Amino acid sequence: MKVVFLGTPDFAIPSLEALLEANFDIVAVITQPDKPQGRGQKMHPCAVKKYALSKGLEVHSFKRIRGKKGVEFLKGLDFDVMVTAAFGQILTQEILDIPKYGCINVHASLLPKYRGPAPIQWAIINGEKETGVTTMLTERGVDTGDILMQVKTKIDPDETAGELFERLSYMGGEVLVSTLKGIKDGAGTRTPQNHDEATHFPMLQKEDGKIDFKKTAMEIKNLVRGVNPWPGAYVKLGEEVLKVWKVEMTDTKSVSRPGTMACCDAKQGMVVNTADYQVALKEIQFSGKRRMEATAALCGREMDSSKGFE
RNA sequence: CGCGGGGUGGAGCAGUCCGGUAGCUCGUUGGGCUCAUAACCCAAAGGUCAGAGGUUCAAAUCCUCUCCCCGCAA
Repeated sequence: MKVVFLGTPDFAIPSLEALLEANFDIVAVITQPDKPQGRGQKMHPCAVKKYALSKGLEVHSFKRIRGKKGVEFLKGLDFDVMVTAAFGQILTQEILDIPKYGCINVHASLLPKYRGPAPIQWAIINGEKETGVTTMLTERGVDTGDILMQVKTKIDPDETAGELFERLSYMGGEVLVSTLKGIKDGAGTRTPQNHDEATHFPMLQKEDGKIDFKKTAMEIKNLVRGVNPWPGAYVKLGEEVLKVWKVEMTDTKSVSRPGTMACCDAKQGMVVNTADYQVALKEIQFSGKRRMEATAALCGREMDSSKGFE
């Protein structure tokens, strides 16, 4: 089967890798264009582009694949099926009609739940116990197409978005290969989504990482897990931004206003009052510093524990 | 040339502006106190001050270059 692969970030790499290992014929890989990023603002190719080039694949980037250039390029290719995994651009019907078997999308949630660009993070933020990977037939709506295959997995109570991200990316590769094999053999099934049960969540913004201590300890813990590693949870201490990488719930009831510190020293670390139980900030990061245990961070720092977080 | 912070015993920091005995909190080890302790008291060990060159009687500190880490921004 001749495949055109569209994907951009890390998440898509295991899918591409799985296709290669299963001996699918990758006719072309399409990614988002290079962008200036990182310290120094140098131009960097996206993760998929780097990987694909290292495998000697043909890579093309289009600012708008649905533009004239992109469409003509696709029409000029000889291929059977198009695969997208976290590509980052929306396809038009004109494009979807090009491949014989249509376009297959790998999505990291149990559709119709968690449609949108950040399903993994939001599932954790919302405290879901399980999630999964879905392959679907792409149609014009975002994440609304018929479901081809779906695999579930449990979310560990301490798992971060980054960790789950990695697990699901590999699951995605496996499911994708199975799905394509099913299509090839004519054995695949397709099930329309129940749109009444659909939920949709937006892209994460920087501000989504701000901890609101007026929430419960559990909600705060889920947020910290869900935005790790990006955009990262943070609190404000006066003007200073303090990133928070790991928190633990305690079984001590909050005794004071949410956001105030119950203690803050090198022995006990940093414990903060919330709406219900106190949470311990275990791993934190001051601006310009690296992330470290809260107890270590407090060794060399005089902190006024009467000051609270916003 | 995007903006900025940083590298000092095992950990986290002060000291650098204004050169002159290596300092603080925590940890570690030994001892003491205690019914007992992760608590308290006493003591000890542990540092090529990121690296190279330069200035100087003398450099963690001043000058030059290199390496590494991180925040913002994306």
